[in-house]
Amino acid sequence: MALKATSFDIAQLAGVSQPTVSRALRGSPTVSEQTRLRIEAIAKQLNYKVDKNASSLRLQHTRTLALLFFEDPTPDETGINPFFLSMLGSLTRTCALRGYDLLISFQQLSSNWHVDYEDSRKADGIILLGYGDYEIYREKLEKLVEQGTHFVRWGFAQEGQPGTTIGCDNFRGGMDAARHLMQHGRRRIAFLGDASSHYPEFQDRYRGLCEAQGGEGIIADAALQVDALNTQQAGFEAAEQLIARGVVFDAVFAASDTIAIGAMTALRDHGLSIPGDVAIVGFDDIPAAGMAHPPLTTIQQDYKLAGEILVDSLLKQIRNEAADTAVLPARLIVRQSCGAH
Amino acid sequence: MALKATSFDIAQLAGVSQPTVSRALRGSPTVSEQTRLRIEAIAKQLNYKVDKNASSLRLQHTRTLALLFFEDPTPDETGINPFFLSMLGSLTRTCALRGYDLLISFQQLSSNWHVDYEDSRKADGIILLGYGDYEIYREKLEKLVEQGTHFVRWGFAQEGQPGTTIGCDNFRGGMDAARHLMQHGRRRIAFLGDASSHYPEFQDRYRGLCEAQGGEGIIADAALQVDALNTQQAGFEAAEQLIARGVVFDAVFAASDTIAIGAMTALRDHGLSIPGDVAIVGFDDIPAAGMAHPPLTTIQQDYKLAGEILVDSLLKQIRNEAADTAVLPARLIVRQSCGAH
DNA sequence: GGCGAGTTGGCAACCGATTGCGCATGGTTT
DNA sequence: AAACCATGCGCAATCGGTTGCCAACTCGCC
Repeated sequence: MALKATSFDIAQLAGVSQPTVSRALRGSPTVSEQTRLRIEAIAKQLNYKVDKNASSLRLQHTRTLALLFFEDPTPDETGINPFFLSMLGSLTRTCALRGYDLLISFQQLSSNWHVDYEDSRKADGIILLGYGDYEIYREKLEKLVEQGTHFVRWGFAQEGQPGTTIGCDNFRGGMDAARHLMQHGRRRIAFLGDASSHYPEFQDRYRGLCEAQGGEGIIADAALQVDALNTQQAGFEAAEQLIARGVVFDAVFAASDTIAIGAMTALRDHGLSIPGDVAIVGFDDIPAAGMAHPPLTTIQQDYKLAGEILVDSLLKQIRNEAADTAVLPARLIVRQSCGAH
Repeated sequence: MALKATSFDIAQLAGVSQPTVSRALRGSPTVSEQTRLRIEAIAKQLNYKVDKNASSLRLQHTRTLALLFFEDPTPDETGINPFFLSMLGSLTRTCALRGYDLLISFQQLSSNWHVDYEDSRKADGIILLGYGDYEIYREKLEKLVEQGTHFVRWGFAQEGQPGTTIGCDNFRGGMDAARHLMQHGRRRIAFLGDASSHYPEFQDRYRGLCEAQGGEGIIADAALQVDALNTQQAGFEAAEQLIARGVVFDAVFAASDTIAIGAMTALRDHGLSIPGDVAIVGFDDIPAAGMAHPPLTTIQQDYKLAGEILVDSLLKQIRNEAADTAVLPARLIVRQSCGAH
């Protein structure tokens, strides 16, 4: 392998000094067009690329962002939450558009990721993605702001929270789902998903459901709520548990599409028709939702927009502009599992 | 924000020279344990992290790997191939275990990714992941080896191919699928998936199917093969097209689980029962396969092993050891969609 | 022909960590 | 007491690109 070309090599060939090469390549107006063209030609011929390490060292920024992905409940690799994966696509695309690279890391909540990226100057900022008990990492978040690290978080927004957070309106989404089901005559709506503080997003969705039911004079029945982590398997088991309880229900609002799809399997296994016997609404609008059997009515989170806002918000912070916590709207997507058609 | 601490700050506080700090922190034996301990304590207190840019510049390596992901057929973000996503999880995990970071980039085949990572010294090596017509990027692959770039590719292996490739035994996987279906009495096996050179992996799976059928004296019927890209939508449409052709078939071998799941929806829409009327076998064993309705029998690619081998093979090359092209076994996972139960 | 304004590009410092070389210091050996 | 060695650490160069400052050179105009 030939040694990589440096700006010195180019300088020599072009008969100019090395700094001139640097200036020419970054388009400084103090270099005449003629020499710039000559230098560019030689650079291309030598397959020269600026050494990002040297450049970053001098410039004190790297033009890369770090994405920290963490999911606690499934320590094995059964799979990453499909919604986050969609987000990942949007994130990488937006980064590329803005001229940034993306460094990815999967983490357990327990590890000490909080100091490892911006501090070592591998990234200019950090994007935090993952469900999880807020209290567990509140301390780390606080340390991040204390150190002046630039970061944004995807998740539920909460008063007095350290840093800036972008999230979707889970509460309203939950309300919309419930209202839709009630409009189609369902009165006994079960909720599948962890309603404890472990998944604050799920909790908000559940609160939305309860609120909407309250508006119709229905009091939420605790027997209709079953905890479930965010996997198909958990959805399957939660539905089985719900059936085993022997409670009457004519609809299921699942905290996520993943849970919904798992639950549908269980419901059918028990001879319940969808949406005939049980109407179902999910949350997220993951790609599989539209192809489920029947196609799943769901609350859509706009991951495309979310990815853009996350990146842009982080970039703002890096430029030392203020970046506000924002709540994105959630949108009801009516398909067939809810019985509206 | 406080300025980041440098090794000079530590040196001053510890009353030693800056190089001594560097030596102490990387465990050089020429520093006495006593001073090392003192330096480490101060470093921790100052929240000091080695500047990776400076370090990489000096060391001429970055301890990060770049993952180049490319999928041509779906330029929109309908979603990344789930199998690759599983792989992504395995890849990041393995990288973390080996002490490497992972830089991710999604690319169109058309872009000139081939020079942008190792040359700019942002990564020590490149992992190429993606289906795609081999000929399109053969030229780029050749340029990579010519430049001495370290890289591994996931995909089908082929004679005289530039660089090292890790892939799964698609041909044998196809044979296994076909044999299993035939053992359960199916004679008219349709194939859903592009059999042209655009997806060489799919082509191999199809060849395996034909070979196995030939062993039983069955001649492959071209009317039983329908092209499909690797999406659920494509699988859905391919199945519809197959039905529209009016040919007789009692089984479907889908080139991927994604296609299989889409096809199942279409088959059911037409009143065909699975596996009663039509048995189905997929390929990949993506997470959704086990939760499909009915659970999908499929050929499993061991993404966990694949990720490890890809990373380790790349790391070998980086250490200037020889890394061989390897073919991983594929394994039949029997569930219910094939009618074996 | 001389002077000022405007270009063009070189010099040297710098980003922060790493490492070969060599100098002290203190203790051991004959 | 002289010679010797090991230990512990500092000096200075280096990785490659960036940029403030200043020098040289060009051109036009009086």
